Amino acid sequence: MMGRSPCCEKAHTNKGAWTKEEDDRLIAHIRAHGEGCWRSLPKAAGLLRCGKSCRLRWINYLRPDLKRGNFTEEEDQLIIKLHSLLGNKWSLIAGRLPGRTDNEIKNYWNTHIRRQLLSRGIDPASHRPLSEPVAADVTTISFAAVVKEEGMIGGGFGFKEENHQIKEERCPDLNLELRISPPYQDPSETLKSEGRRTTLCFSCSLGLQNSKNCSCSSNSSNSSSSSCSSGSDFLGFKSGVLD
DNA sequence: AATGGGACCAACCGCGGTTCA
DNA sequence: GTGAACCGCGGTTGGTCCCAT
Repeated sequence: MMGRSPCCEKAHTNKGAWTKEEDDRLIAHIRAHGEGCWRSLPKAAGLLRCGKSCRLRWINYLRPDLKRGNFTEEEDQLIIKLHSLLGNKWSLIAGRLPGRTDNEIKNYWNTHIRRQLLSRGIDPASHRPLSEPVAADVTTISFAAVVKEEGMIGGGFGFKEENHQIKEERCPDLNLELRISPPYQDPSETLKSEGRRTTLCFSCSLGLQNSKNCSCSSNSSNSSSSSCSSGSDFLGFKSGVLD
């Protein structure tokens, strides 16, 4: 037989708010059998829900490691910082905030932070002052196409290169000025090994090592591995520089 | 007390990438 | 190799609560 069996019988599934009994059943089942296999879970747990709905309920609401309650000031700042780097990549942002879900952060962003930034005169999409005129010499560079191919950083993420001009901080209390650059490398180290220069391709400098757009691999295997491994730490996702 | 509007948030929808038969 | 289903994600919706009038 080709393919798989259907996900669930949509005609016999509940929708809408979860009841206490459904929650209890789901919790009990996952405690006994663990997460995963969402497709077969509803039937096994005696729930008239589709697996997708069960997964969502567990991840966003029932998981025991969830941190409930208000966001702290530190969390606020971290979300703003991560959003300025990642755009609407809520799952990636949630990955840096233990106990918070992507859905929770997304809702919090849309209801609180967005308004907060707007009230401060900051565009929540670009993280730049709303009053800032678009300079004639500004070159807008969009990574949407490249990044979409990688399935990592999607629409809404881009930056403006302003011909290397350094702008004055307009919101000294909130440093949102962002710069993307390859990780620092000691020039002496860089020029070592047969005098070869180690440079990162565009993909690796974005932290997208091993991507099909990676041109490092066209270099020697040594330089490829070294440059890409340093590239993987870009944005501090391994080093924890954002912490 | 009634009601209208805004805020909040849980849940749904649809899509793209991945996995499996 | 192919197509169907799974999985996870971001965007959106709709119900509920709260507050001002």
